[in-house]
Amino acid sequence: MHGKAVKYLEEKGIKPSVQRIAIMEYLLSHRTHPTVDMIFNDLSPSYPTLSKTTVYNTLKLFVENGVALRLDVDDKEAHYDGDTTTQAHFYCLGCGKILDIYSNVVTTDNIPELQGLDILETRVYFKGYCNQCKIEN
Amino acid sequence: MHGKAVKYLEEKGIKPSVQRIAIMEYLLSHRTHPTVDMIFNDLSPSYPTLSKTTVYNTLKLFVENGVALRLDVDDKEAHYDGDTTTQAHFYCLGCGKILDIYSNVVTTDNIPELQGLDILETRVYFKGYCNQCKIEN
DNA sequence: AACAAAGTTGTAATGATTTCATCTTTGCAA
DNA sequence: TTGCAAAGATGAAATCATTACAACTTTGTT
Repeated sequence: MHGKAVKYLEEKGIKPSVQRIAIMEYLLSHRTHPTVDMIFNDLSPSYPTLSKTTVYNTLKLFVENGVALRLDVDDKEAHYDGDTTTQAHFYCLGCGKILDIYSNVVTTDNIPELQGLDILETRVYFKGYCNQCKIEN
Repeated sequence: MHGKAVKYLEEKGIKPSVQRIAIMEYLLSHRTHPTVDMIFNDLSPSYPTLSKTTVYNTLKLFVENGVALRLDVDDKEAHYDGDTTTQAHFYCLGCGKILDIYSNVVTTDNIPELQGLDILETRVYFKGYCNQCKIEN
């Protein structure tokens, strides 16, 4: 059932504890770009001893080891994405929904100001209103 | 001396108070993408009664009225940019320096996932090491 | 000069995130 | 298998950027 998460973690050199498997499995199956609170609240019933600190620790570990992305598109709290290949995201100012943009949007090659710099990460955030919310705004 | 800031604020319908002029002038003359603390600390000597709350209030007003950008590239605190035309920024993971990328990096036209959405803002963040810091890392 | 509206101030509250000391689990050696 | 050390998890407390709010000051108008 959660073999995919275990394998995924082990590939990246992360020891798969019960909690780490649960959180990784959650990220892989929920493509909602959840916050720490969402993850904690959703997993709490199944893992009654889970601590919110563990969720923070685990997500930090995931981000450092490249198995999750931390999105800073919402200025209140961080959102997390289990898909590390996505470069760009859309954030709806109405409902807070985040959409993955799978198209490759930016290449650093053609940008003169970046020449010589050591670019490790490229992140693109689009903000606006989604199809549901744009009618109301 | 600060005629430029006054004119700039008035054009955008912002009443130019002493504090607003000082903060706008600071943003226009310091292209360092300062935080609230930097602005407050630098202006305090000249404006002893200035409150940090006023800096927060004023920057929020500036962002809402389109005379400043709020950059969320540093996950600790927000940085502000008096140049609202810049779409992309580079953040150095070593020294925290932020560079403006003046090139137009992204156009929403060619991206299928964005069709139909109401895009109000596009922000691009590059993270890595600048020329000074990349030697040490 | 008087007054209302707008702007500013400082303190207190909020809330996400981190710190840290303690407890639990895991893996290995005797 | 038992014991022990290292790694991981927990929860309470601290941190710190940001916001809320009520009181004070400035500005513009009659």
